[in-house]
Amino acid sequence: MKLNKNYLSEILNPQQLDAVLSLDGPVAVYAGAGSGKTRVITYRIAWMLASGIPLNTIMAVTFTNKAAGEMKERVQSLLSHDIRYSWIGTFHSICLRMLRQSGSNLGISSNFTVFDDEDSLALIKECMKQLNLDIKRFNPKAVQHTISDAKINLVQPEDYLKLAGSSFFTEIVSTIFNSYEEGLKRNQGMDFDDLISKSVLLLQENPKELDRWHQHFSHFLVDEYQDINYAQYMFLKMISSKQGNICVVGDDDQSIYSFRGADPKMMLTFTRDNPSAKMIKLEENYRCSKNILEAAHGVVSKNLTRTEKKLWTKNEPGSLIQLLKAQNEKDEAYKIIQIIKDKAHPKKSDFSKFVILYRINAQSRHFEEALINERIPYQMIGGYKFYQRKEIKDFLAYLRVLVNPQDRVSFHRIINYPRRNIGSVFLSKIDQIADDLNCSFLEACKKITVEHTSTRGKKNLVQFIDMIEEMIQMLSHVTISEIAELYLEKTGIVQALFEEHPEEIAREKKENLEELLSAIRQYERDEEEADLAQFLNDIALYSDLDKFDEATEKVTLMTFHSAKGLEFPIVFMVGFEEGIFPHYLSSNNTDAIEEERRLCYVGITRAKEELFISCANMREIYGKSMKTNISRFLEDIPENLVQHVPVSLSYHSHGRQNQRFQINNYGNINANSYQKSNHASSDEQYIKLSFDEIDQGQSIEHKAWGKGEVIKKEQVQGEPVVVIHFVSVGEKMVNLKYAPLKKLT
DNA sequence: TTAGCCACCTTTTTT
DNA sequence: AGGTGGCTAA
Repeated sequence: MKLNKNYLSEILNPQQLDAVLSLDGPVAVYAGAGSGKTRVITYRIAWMLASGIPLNTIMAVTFTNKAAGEMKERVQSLLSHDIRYSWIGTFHSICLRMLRQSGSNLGISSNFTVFDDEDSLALIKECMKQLNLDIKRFNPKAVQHTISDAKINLVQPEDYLKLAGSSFFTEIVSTIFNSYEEGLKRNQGMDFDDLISKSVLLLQENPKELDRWHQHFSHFLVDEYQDINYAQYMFLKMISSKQGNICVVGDDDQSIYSFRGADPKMMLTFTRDNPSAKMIKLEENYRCSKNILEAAHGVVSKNLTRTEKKLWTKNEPGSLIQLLKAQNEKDEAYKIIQIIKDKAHPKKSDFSKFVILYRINAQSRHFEEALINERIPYQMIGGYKFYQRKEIKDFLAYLRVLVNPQDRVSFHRIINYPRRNIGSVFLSKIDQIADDLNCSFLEACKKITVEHTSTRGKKNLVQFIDMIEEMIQMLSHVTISEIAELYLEKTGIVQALFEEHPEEIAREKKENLEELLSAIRQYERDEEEADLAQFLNDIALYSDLDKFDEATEKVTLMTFHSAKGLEFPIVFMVGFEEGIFPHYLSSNNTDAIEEERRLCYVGITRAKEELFISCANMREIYGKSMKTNISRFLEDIPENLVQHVPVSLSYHSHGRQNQRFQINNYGNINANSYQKSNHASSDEQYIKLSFDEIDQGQSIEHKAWGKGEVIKKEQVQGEPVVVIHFVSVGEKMVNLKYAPLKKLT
């Protein structure tokens, strides 16, 4: 495709055009919601390429892999560049790449392991134990957060106390911080914050490296600039200081990440730092109806700290904002799903136009249940992430130690899983040896098998070591997918799964592991030089949002935070109650309330055509049912824009609640025999039936799947298995040894 | 060494 | 309500 100014001026408005064409010097683009920001960014990159700037010298930074992926895709379709090795990516992935290339200048091995939050917390707990600090008295999560905060502000452990001021808590944090940092070094690990802060350190302490990267990059582009934290700010400042061709795009009204160190005033800071910066405001909204935009403005304009601006649109007023009052959270879910059913096209299943947005992940459950009851397909983003599931992380830990034998956190995770009779006593002996001899955990294991002969787990440990060493050796001459396949079998994880879980759940977990294997195969196909270390680090940065698929015909469920950058024809914002939204932890702090309000603004502006807001009169919070008050944000929406949804059916009048489902985190229906029924009395009637008690054609009821009919019964590997056709989920195999059933007459 | 039980705690958003 | 850690008994 030929890109020229004429063409661009036809498809872009004057401000957008300006933002695309101004390639030299600093530029700040204030891009309101729905103002065509993505378009601008893509065309700007395309224009750079068309102007002869090599792709390799452009750094384009985003916050999510999804945004980066989209950007790459669009650039690729616009101009057929090979974007695979471009520097378009998230802060974390770009820094990861730089550290892998240059980290040796900081004494960082290029095989380091990325520690996600869970790993980092495990290490913090370990440190605290070593320091004899009571985990009950000092919340490890709070410590983690405090340390993260320090890292975000580029504070080194040794300077922490000085800068934070001495207090009881900071003294404690300081010692943990030091030992945590040592732990990371010992493990050759980097947490998320390190990826950024160590990159800054690299540029600050190595003039040669700084020079090298200055030579490398000529143009910079940053998306969602309002969300960057201090470390990221410094990173950009350092790396762009020579060329100065940096364009930042953002919207202070959509700054919703100050809880992880973002500063809503970042956009202003940029213009203050770069007085010569060109300022471009994109204020025409192409996305929302007039009414929706008015409502959004009504909310966000209540904030005191914001740059004054008002979006406008040529779009039609559209329908009014619809307010739905429900009795309780179940009723809320039920009513909303009814509305979706009514609005969905009966023939085409166009469910992808709906999104349900909530403040906290815990709110999703009732919506999932209602959607399952109505057989409506949905995708849920967030909550448990695939790569965070236990079975996945267990196997990943096995893989991680192959690449990085220093990774003690992973070793600790797997050394006694599956069971090898290696308990905490034995384990700390190995740790001790590793510390004393200053060697890797693996070597310490070898030592102990020679020296300590009396321990029961010794034989198992020898096998464990042999397996790992064998795998390490294979690493150099076998493809990683082949290794992974073989390895998974050898570890015995799958076997262990079936021992510790009911069949259905174990099978599901096994499938997850197989999905991981196929992800590895996919990775191998995509990359020229498939490298296990890189794969492991890439997936550490993978987030759940990345799996969001706008093409599938499913209703989407996600938090307000996840929804940023997306748009949907019909949006439901649920749980508009004080305490939920705004969240009660934010409610006594004006800055926090302003952030919640921005979050509300983000939510409203996702909607193109219709917006529903719902609240429940009673809600169960942390175990007990409480009367609620309507969210203050509702009062910020001009009254003439709001219409009440007539109350028709309520959840209770419908008697739908007899079907109970347990939902897994992937939106599938699972067998589950633990789910408590609302009617406790019927609970005891489910019993484990014997093979002889059941005949073909028998009507039965399963706790999770409801009613069904026995199709056939058979012995499978000596197990009593019956095939049942359930009304709700179709045919299922049920092992009578595990599944309690109720005979119906 | 581990399983199992009890008591307690903490409840947001995520790269 | 749910998970987690610590303690006890086998």
